Amino acid sequence: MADVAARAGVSTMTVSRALKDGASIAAETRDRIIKAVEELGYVLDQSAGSLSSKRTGFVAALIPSINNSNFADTARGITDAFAETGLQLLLGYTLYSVEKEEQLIETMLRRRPEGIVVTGGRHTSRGRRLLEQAGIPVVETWDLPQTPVQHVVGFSNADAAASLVKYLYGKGYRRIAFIGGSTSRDTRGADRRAGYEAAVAELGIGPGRVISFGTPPISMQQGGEAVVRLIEQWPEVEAAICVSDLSAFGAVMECQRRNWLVPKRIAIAGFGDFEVASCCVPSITTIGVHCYDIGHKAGNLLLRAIEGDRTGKVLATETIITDYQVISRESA
Amino acid sequence: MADVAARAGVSTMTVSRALKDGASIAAETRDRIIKAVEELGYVLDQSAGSLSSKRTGFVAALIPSINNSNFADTARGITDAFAETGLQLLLGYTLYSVEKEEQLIETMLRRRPEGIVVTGGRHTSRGRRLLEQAGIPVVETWDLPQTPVQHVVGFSNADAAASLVKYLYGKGYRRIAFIGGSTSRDTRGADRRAGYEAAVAELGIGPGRVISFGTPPISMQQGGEAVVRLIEQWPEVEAAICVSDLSAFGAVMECQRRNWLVPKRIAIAGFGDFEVASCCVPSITTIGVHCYDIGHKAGNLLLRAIEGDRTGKVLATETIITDYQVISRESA
DNA sequence: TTATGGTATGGTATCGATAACAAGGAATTT
DNA sequence: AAATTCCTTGTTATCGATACCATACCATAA
Repeated sequence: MADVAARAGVSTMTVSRALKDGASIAAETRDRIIKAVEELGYVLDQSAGSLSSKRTGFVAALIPSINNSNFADTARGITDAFAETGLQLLLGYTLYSVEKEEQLIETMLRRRPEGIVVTGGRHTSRGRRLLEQAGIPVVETWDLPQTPVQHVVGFSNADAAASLVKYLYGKGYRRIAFIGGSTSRDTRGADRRAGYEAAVAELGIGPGRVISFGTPPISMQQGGEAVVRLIEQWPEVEAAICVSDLSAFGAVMECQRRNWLVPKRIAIAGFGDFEVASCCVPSITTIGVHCYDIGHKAGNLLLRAIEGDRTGKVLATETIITDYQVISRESA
Repeated sequence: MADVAARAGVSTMTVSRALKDGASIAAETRDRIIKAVEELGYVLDQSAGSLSSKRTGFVAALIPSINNSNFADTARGITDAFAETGLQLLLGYTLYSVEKEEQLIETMLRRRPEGIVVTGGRHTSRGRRLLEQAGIPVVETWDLPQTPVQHVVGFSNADAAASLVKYLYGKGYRRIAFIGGSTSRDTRGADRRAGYEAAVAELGIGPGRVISFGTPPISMQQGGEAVVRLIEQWPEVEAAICVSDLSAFGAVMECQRRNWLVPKRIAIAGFGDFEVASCCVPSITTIGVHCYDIGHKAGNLLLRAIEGDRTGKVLATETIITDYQVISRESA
């Protein structure tokens, strides 16, 4: 910056002003500085700037997996909410592990984000403490935690799964199974399973038939293998709810391969309304979650909270409950 | 840090040493400091550290889309290559636009990454200049640029598409079409199309039949719409190559919906070997690209280059050509 | 006993920008 | 004409850590 200043015949302070908008500077001087910047190929050093201004200009978001278009949509929603602000989103991938999440929280906090969005309401105790003590706005998403850290934008995965059970019940299915991963690492997956079990019990169509298979997130392939196991273990089964559309798709395709008609031999439902669910033949009944919306609302909430922190008025803790609905298609 | 130092009865310098490994410090002192750190809930400020040490500890990677599992795999490959180093990956999404890429390059460079990975070999002229002048190692991936900026890890998309045409030709197909996006925004998509056209010309089975539809990246849905247009426009068509597996999947499903047998009525091939291609019925013939490998090799190359920069020996510019192959399945 | 070397720690300068305040000059008001 | 205001620019201190060098201390060797 000193080089640029020398070339333009001004002080570094003036260069600094020329490079940010909203500062008072003569148009002529600014042009001269911009010219010098371009001639020298100078790029602002933001880490130095942040140190001084105490604004790093980014927000951290932790999502389970890069490979899941639901979370990708949420990330897009957050990004879009920041469009006008110059705030950047820094993504981290927890791979559905709270330990990895804890580690990422710390890594992120070291870079001093202005806010943080996490997926889910369960964390390691140290992870939670880090979030609480960070002194920045925190939003938990995709879940309704019992005792939130601060703000929440989400829905009850258990209730959503239960509503799918009730939908199937309404369609006349009684022997309803659940296909999910083999550990409770994926806490939202575990919640969906719990919701399934509660609904089955409530409707008096128990006991539950649960196939636990593969490490979350379970793949299409694993969904296919799981449905085969399911039918081997409980041949009387009439319908299956899969923990996500990806496994549901794998299951539907495997049934097709084996000439098990869907939904006649077995009805299959998914979760998340991925694109594959609407495209595939037969199309897949699922729960539509407003992924983008979750992100967008979380982003806006964070913006208000950050703005509040800056101006001294702390925003009251908010919980925003988002919508979901059963999307009825051919597979169930 | 001063608070921690005071509490532990040492200087900040000693605290700094306690918090990084490899520094000489008495075990007892370190324990005392760690204790103080935990009691105070202190988290290191990395932006200040980077300013001083001139090491930001992260590498930038620009990929077209978060929603494409191919690039996600590449990102995973890069991350894995960094596993032992403490280097972090910062992802940016260009949405298949070189203008957006240019903007991201600048945003990233402001944070002073230690290296940068970009997807593709085409950039705006300013984007290219920024990369050249950044003074850090640069790797271009997923392409073989005519005049690389520095290092390259990729393959020829045109040749890969051509090899798919030849595969179909070998299977007896002569009237072969190409389905892709309607702009050349997706430069790799455009290269694949060029490779298709070259191969069709070379084999004397022209003219090419090209359906251009939708803004890249084209979706499953759009693949389905495109195949309908294709058959309306050229009913004699025998086979179609889609720009990616996602559109190929959409096309296959739409055919199924309309009772156009695949591959009997029309053979369909994709590109990229996404999971959906192997799972779906009929399974989809495609080009298998070693996405993870591209990332892993790019990551390792970058590591060596960064190490070289630090120790003064500049690494000679490398071009690593990765493998691909036609994966023969049911759809073609 | 003295010399030598290694280890642990502290002091100071510095990384590259920006905040806060100061000041000079032109434009406007009284 | 003097006073006031606004606009533009510069000076200095500072953000929070680490590099670099200095130093105290202890252990071992001569």
